[in-house]
Amino acid sequence: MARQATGWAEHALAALRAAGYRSGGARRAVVGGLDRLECCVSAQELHERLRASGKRVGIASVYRVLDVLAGEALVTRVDVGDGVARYEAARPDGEHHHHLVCGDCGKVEAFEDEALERELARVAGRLGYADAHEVVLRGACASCRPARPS
Amino acid sequence: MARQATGWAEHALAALRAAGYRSGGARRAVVGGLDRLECCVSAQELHERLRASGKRVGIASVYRVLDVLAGEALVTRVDVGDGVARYEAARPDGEHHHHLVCGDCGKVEAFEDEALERELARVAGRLGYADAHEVVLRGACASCRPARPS
DNA sequence: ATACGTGCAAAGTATTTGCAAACGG
DNA sequence: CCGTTTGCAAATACTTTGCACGTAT
Repeated sequence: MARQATGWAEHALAALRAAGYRSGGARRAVVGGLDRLECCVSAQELHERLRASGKRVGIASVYRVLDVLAGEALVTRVDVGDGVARYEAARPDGEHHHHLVCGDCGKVEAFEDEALERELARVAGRLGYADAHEVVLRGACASCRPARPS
Repeated sequence: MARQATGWAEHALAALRAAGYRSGGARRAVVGGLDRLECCVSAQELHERLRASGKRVGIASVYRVLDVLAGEALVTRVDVGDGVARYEAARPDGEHHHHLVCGDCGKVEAFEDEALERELARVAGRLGYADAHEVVLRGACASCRPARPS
């Protein structure tokens, strides 16, 4: 429940520096923008938010920074099946969630389930694919559910 | 283990006809192509395969047919995070699998796990998102594993 | 015969890359 | 100062759409 507000940005910038990257304005802006978000955003959405906040960041830099962050495992790439890549901060603490996608309105929500995590860890171990995992559940969100009887 | 070879194509074509669709050459080619595959393919890959088989199918038709099939839930759209949509036949029997993606070479493999399915069903029920689910495990595949110690 | 299906080419998006200028260490 | 980072614009990749023609029913 306790979500630390500002820890990740510092962590990410420090990790980038440790990996030999320099810290320019775009990098700081992207990391800061991600840190402020609860769940995943697309590169374009993030770009719009940054411009709206007054940051003069190029869309290409957003893509490049996200790519670097993904390479360092500082962000998680989330693909919910609509053809756009989304990213979210990979917070160092145990916080780990998956996504619910509404088939009607496309809304993306997050959920956590400890037992599911255990099961995934078991399967990953069994198969030797231990790096990461991603689960997407599809259905109708609370808003769309009543209006979807047929 | 027993994978019926030809059941799905007939089933899919019948379902399309029942839904009021006609049966043109491209549709038959795409359905036949999917039926011959074990796991997911992208629209482009499928198109190449069809051309290689001598079928003169337009890429647009492959996309259109896949869209119709997805709309009728006759294929499953699989998104492994590389930005290309992949599709695979949704076989009517209980056969249901998920995907392993190699972070090095990008290879996609399939796996099944009954206990994981039970867990997913439980979580889906708990959250009310019962339509479908998709799991992607990431790691290094058998070929890339030994060569990835650093 | 008539509307749906198809192929081609053009258009539309999301993402990547080339390059010169700005900037961090 | 030198090499990385950045912004812009052009290029690329995948997917969708417009339109005339073919074809199933």
